[in-house]
Amino acid sequence: MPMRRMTRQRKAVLEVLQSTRSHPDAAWIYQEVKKKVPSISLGTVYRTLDALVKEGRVLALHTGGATRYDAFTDPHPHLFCTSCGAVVDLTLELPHLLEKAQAQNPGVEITGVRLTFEGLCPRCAAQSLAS
Amino acid sequence: MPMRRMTRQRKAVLEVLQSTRSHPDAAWIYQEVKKKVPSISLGTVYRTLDALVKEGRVLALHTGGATRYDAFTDPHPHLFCTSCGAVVDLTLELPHLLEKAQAQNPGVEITGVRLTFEGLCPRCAAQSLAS
DNA sequence: CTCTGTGCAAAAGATTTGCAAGGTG
DNA sequence: CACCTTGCAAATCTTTTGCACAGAG
Repeated sequence: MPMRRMTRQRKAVLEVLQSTRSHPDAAWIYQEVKKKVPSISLGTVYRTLDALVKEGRVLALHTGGATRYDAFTDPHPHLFCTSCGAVVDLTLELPHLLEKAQAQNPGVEITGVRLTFEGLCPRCAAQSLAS
Repeated sequence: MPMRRMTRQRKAVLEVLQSTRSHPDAAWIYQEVKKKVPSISLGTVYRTLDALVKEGRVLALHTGGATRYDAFTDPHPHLFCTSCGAVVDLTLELPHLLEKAQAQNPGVEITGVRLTFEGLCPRCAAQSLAS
């Protein structure tokens, strides 16, 4: 069920998502979008996010808590901070992981990769050094 | 709050988890464990799984639906089947991803890696060829 | 005009938690 | 016997959904 009409709501969700690199969840996006479209409902935010994910314009990150969304879709690794819950982008040349995995696992059909690290984000890492 | 006492419940949960490679969720584990310990409650299953994860004896996999658990903890990639929801183990030599990511991202402190692929599991891939 | 998208509120699903009773070390 | 662990049920949190109305094309 991809969305076919460019509504005010949909444009606002996309803009909010493209304006941040904080990988927000639906509740945060909802609060932000309300500043532009006060009448929007949380249900619409969820429906819009689902549609954007299905269209491939947004990535859904499953962290264990609420799903977080990322409008930057070229493959790049993430770090989930085990201390504060932040999700931060990492830099790493991915050595053709998808192709290698496909070659070494005949029988399956791989369409996407997700590389995720766990640890401490810059802020929490600095704090843990200080203490 | 790691568990300190080896109760009947805890032993049963661990055994069920170690007896399968299907990466089950809490509800499935609950049904299986009830065969051995009929009085166990779902809440206890969750508490036990939490404790096992914190001890590092079990891995929690966040798929978007219910959390799935894996008692095989040496790092290996997973494939999430986008068609049937199965989680299957893949084979792939991980080229020191953690070390490389740590080297290229000073400031963060990386403690774990998670490599996940999306696509079709062997069964669903075969079906899609047939049709 | 038509049919998709929205708002609202209720529902569904997964996981957590308070409390009194039970069982391990 | 102390105190961790359990069972139960209620609570919480996140996400989904039914329905009547609104609005984009």
